[in-house]
Amino acid sequence: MEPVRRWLVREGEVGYHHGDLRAALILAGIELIAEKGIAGLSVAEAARRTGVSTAAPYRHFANRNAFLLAVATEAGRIMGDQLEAALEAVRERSADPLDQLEAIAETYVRFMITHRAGFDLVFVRELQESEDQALRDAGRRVIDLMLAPTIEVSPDMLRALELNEEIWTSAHGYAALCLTGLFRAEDVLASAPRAARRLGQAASGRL
Amino acid sequence: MEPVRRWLVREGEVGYHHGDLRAALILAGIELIAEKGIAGLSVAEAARRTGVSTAAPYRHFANRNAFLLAVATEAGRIMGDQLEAALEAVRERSADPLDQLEAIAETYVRFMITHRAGFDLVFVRELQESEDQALRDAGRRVIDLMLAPTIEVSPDMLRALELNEEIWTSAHGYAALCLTGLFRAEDVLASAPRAARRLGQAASGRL
DNA sequence: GTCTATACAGGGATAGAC
DNA sequence: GTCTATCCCTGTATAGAC
Repeated sequence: MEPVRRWLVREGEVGYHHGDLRAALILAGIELIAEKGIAGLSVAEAARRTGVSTAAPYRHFANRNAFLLAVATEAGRIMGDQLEAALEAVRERSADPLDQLEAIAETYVRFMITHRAGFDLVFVRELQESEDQALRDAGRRVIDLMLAPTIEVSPDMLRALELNEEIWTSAHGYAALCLTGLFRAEDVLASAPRAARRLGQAASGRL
Repeated sequence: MEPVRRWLVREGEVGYHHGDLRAALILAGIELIAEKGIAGLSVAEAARRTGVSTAAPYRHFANRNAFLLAVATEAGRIMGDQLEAALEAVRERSADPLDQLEAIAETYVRFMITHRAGFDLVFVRELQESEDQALRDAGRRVIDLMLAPTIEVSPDMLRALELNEEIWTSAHGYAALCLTGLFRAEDVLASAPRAARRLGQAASGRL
């Protein structure tokens, strides 16, 4: 299994394809979404950026939806990796679960600003009935990672689930409104963690 | 100034146009967004639904962006009306500002679920430099309506502004993730107001 | 597996007739 | 102001050559 390498396609242009077009296309798809949003994902454009013809992707994906599925799955894995890393880092310097809530919010907002997508990609509407196991697993892992610190904050499981949703939705809202231009990225990266901490405090009874 | 009336276009189809094509197109545009989201707004499709040719709209709007601007402005006005009505209704039965926060969240979430858009339409990215006064006014009014109860909750103006953002973003997040299929509408209509109340309590020092 | 070529659909936008 | 007709672009998807 050789790694994906960049190679020269034409003067000044760079493609990714080196024996694993499928993976290269998925990377291009993630970049595409980061630039134009989920609706802007296009099989043809991903092919162009990878340096192959617009027909080539259809050897690897049955249609646009299958491509979207693969991109969403990869995005979910990346999100999981980043959350895991952030949680690990914060646990090294603090035992306070509220610090973990902050880290989750910050990591999620940063992911969404970087990729112009978040849960809305991992749980895309178009794929809701797809029953794809890899995507389900990636989504599940993200949920579980986020849930752990909220259980520490609130021993009551039902309340912990509520807190978890409060934090997701808050972070998602900050990031989404930042993407529409209502907030600046630097502001949101401070506000969202603060809101997460406050929600955690409210759930723990501490103020 | 005659009101917009529906009229028969073809067997089983209905258009809106009666001397005010502009207004009729805007209504069609709002419906279109409610069905397909902001990216799905199409001048041609709005024309078709209004029962006119695809060229007709261009007598009233210079291009798609100008059309989007008009639709966003109208959506902002409707949102303002609904918030105003909801706040008025809740003030009749309660003096507690936390009840107003709940009402705001519920009204906003209901608006977004109904119209598949909210702040992301009123403050659309594509229109951020448009400097259009009518749109700015509509957006401003919505912000002001939402801000009033938060000032009651927190006398500290800076804290009130923070609370305001916390509530917008929370409600927006719940609604947005509901639209992607992660939550059910009925759940979100309960969770978002609850989160708004908790954020208000945290800001007021009450728990 | 990847190419070229092609069919087909849709939207944005304009020209010129009425 | 609205029509018909048209152009151009972009995307999805397939057929058949290599």
